Amino acid sequence: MASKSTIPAVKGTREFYPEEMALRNYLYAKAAQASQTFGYQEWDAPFLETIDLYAAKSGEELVKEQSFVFNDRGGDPITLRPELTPSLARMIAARQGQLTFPLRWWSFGPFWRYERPQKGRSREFFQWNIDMLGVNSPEADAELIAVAATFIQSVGLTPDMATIFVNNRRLMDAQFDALGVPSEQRMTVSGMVDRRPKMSPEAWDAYVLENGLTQSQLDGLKKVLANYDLWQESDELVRLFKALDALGVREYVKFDPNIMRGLLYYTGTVFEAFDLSGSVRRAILGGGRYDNLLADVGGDPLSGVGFAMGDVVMGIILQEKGLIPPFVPSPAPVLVTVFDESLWMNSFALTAELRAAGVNVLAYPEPAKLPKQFKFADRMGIRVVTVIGPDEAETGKVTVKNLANGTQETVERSEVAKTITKILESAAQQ
RNA sequence: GCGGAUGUAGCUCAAUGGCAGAGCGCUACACUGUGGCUGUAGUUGUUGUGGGUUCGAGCCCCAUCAUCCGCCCCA
Repeated sequence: MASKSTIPAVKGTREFYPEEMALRNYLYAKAAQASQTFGYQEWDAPFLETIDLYAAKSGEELVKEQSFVFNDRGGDPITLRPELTPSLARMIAARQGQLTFPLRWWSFGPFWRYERPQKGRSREFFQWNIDMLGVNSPEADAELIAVAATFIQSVGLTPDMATIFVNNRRLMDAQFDALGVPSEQRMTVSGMVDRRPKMSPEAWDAYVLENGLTQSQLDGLKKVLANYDLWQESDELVRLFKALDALGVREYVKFDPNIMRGLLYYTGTVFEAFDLSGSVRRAILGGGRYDNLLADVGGDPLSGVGFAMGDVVMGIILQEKGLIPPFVPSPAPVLVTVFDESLWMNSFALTAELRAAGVNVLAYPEPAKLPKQFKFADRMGIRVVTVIGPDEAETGKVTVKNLANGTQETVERSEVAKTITKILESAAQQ
């Protein structure tokens, strides 16, 4: 067996055969489109960073347990980037005085996390990151949510398939305060909320009580988490939803007091999008407002809002819903056949003429039986096949066949490009 | 790091401890200048790897590797 002698790919890495590459490029194109219609600039950071960049800011777990770390030839520890935000912070800080704020940046690239691969999660993944920096307002938060909604809509997901759930850290902190939860316990309680959907109600109650909350705090917490009108008590969220209305994406967004996002650095609005109907319960994107982005890299205080979306979960969801555009193997819609050895160069010359006329075209690379060449064309998703046999060569003509409907005609060589273009245009309209 | 499952043809999967199979695919022909559709014929194996038990192992046992599903974690 071939696999016996094959060196396997590194665990958790991704191999993009043309079909998967098409999906990745599709997601990239849709992310670019959503970003750019809102005026965001594309940027990127190194894939390799020193471990120090992450040590200060990120959770311990992320660096110590979930990053690829190795020594370079000089013995210095290097990390394959597990996230983008620290790199963003450094790059902003380095040119804080020169950049034009408010700054809107987006990026799409590979990240690595040393985790156990399972459904919706691999060790190597692509992530779309987008941030607005230098503005601190619910309206700015709304814009980022609108970008996310625009993307979700552009890939064909309707509001009943995918929804963005919103909450606010300050609102929840106020609720926790009212329940008498000390500020140093907030993270613990947030963790409890995050875990709640994975446990039975009874088990969760017991778990909460075991971890330091009183019965009355538990009761109060459950009341808060069940109150979907709570946003009306938050001036920020009232303004946020008003802005979402104006931006035309309100139907994709819902307030949900159960959205916490366990991250240390979110300080205001937080949001997370979920697929409501599929098999993946993982968040498809998530983000929020953060302050002090530059605190650890020595810049002046800077507030921002942003989110990240991974390609793996998104790909699964689109696949399950049949929303992935059909894969066409050949980027060239035209095949020029090679009838026999004597007419080989005649066909090659035709490909050059067609390319000069702006048509993507591939030649069969050697003489072969026509059935074989047509079969190849069919499998590659090719729409038009040309034949130059002895008859055509004699009269200076070319036979052009439309594979979609099986019709063909023989035209003057000077007319070939025009004939093909017409076929391709009529197919594109359907 | 912890728990569970699965590895058999290119793919999807069968096979009481007793001759390793089917469908799809692939190749050829029908159709020597035309793909898809149809028919006929043909083709496909170190049963993940290494050991053990047995007269005999795809099947039972041990180890190992890989994949999948959970837990943990999710920046």
